[in-house]
Amino acid sequence: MLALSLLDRAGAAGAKITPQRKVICRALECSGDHPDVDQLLARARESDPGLSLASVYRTLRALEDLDLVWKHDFGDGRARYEVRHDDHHDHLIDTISGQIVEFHDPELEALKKRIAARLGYRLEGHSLALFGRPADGESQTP
Amino acid sequence: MLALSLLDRAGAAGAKITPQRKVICRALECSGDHPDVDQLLARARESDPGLSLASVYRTLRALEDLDLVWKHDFGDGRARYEVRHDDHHDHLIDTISGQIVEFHDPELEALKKRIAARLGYRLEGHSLALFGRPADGESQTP
DNA sequence: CTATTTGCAAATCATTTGCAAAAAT
DNA sequence: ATTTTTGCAAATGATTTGCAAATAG
Repeated sequence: MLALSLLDRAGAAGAKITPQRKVICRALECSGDHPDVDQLLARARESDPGLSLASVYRTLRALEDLDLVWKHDFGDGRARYEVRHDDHHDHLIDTISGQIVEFHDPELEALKKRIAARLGYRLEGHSLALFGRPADGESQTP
Repeated sequence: MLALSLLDRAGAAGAKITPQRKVICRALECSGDHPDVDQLLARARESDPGLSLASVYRTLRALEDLDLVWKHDFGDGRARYEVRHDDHHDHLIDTISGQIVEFHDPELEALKKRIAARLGYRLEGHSLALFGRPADGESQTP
């Protein structure tokens, strides 16, 4: 019972529970990847074909404002979304396949804070994306 | 004589030298900050009032393709540009003032490569921006 | 009941592009 | 002379918004 659903957390934060929000939240939670708005709309429309693009945008914005989802920019034009969990991670984008690899590195976390502090700042957030190609002998044909 | 101008480097790379490119390159080189396209257009128009927005976009794109300028995304909608020098640095965005602080951290550079390697990738690039507010007792009134 | 949310279509904003004229090599 | 670049204006693509009808609390 530790994990409240995205919808429940939004409700607890005061958001009204609508059928479209239910569907959008569920679609995002069921996404193992980092869908963009169109992908999310398509997935949510499997449950509610009448769902509008505007509602997806508005819902995602609301969830982002509540700090319940992360909005990412991975370099291509569109925003990508992901449910925000306690565990923090960053992303590496495979420039060959477009695949996104998540990783967590405590050393990196500490270093970011230390750098900000050195500059006289308190770290509030960051955006980090690594871009790389599979090293020889790994996943792709070289 | 070690430092070729942006324009010279573009010319050396085969780009045609036009008056508008001269003005755009000079404007970017004289910018101590990280101007967006509109700012750059405004600055360049001080020298050439007839300069078009499209030429600024096209020139920046060409310079970026030649790896002569960096294109940054600092979270607001627009792209920011900066002449690319040998020294590498990342950015911290002051969330209070919007000021951008540049920094370089060798430990961070090494760590990024190490993380990519651990995941089986060769690092090709990265985008990193830290967001923070001035720590108490520093630059701003708390 | 009253404030919020929805779908639609039109509006925005940054960026790109087609085209004919102008200019660089 | 040939190819590239320019300015303009129209096109694009992602995201936002005005509005009247629908709906959650």
